[in-house]
Amino acid sequence: MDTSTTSPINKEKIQSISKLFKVISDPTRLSILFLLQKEELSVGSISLALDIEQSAISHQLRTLRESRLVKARREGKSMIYSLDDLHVFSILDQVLTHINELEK
Amino acid sequence: MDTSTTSPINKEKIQSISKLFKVISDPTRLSILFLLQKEELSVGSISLALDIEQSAISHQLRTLRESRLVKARREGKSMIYSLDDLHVFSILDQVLTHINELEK
DNA sequence: TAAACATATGAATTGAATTTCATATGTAAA
DNA sequence: TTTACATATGAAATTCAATTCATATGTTTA
Repeated sequence: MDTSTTSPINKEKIQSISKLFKVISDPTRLSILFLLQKEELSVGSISLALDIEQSAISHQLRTLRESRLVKARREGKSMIYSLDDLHVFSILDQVLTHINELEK
Repeated sequence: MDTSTTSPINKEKIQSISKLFKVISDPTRLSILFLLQKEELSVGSISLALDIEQSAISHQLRTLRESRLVKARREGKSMIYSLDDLHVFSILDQVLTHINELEK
């Protein structure tokens, strides 16, 4: 239990953690992740659902892909995105719990 | 189980999550949190330990205080900072696990 | 194979967050 | 009660990330 936080934290670990949190701290990227939790979606559908420009979505999807949080496959003219990392949601789940407690 | 993420996510929730992640995504703030996990420390000691300017540390401590992640008390000329939210570490712990798994 | 559609991408723009610098505030000691 | 010490703070400078804009790339259909 608690093996990770008791071991000394070095700079590389800090950087990795920081990197992951940065990725999931942007509202647009978070929204995309929550959308994809329900179903896989094309870039256009995401853009439409969130009312954010196609280009902005595409840029953010790239970031999410590079962090291996989502993956893509082509389907005709469209690119279909889906979650590639379900573990993130156990983290998001904890954060939601955390936030709910703060709000009490 | 999984009560939070299955319920629909609204914009305010996204904002709250985003906000918390932003706070704990900065390397300096993360380092401070990990330092304080071991022991409470004065501003000067933190500055020394991390080799970051006193003023920068002070600014970041303010951010952490405003998010109620740390608290402070005066002791003579010094301000002693300590963790105010242990829940964050269960999140950090999960992220470390997550990162370790990605590295495999 | 030209036109239409969907997505990706590079560069410019905009906006926000972090650090630095100078200095103010608060406490203790000489 | 002046000086030294510890921290906080506002503003400027710097750095970094997100969005927009224009256009390129890739795929399908007429």
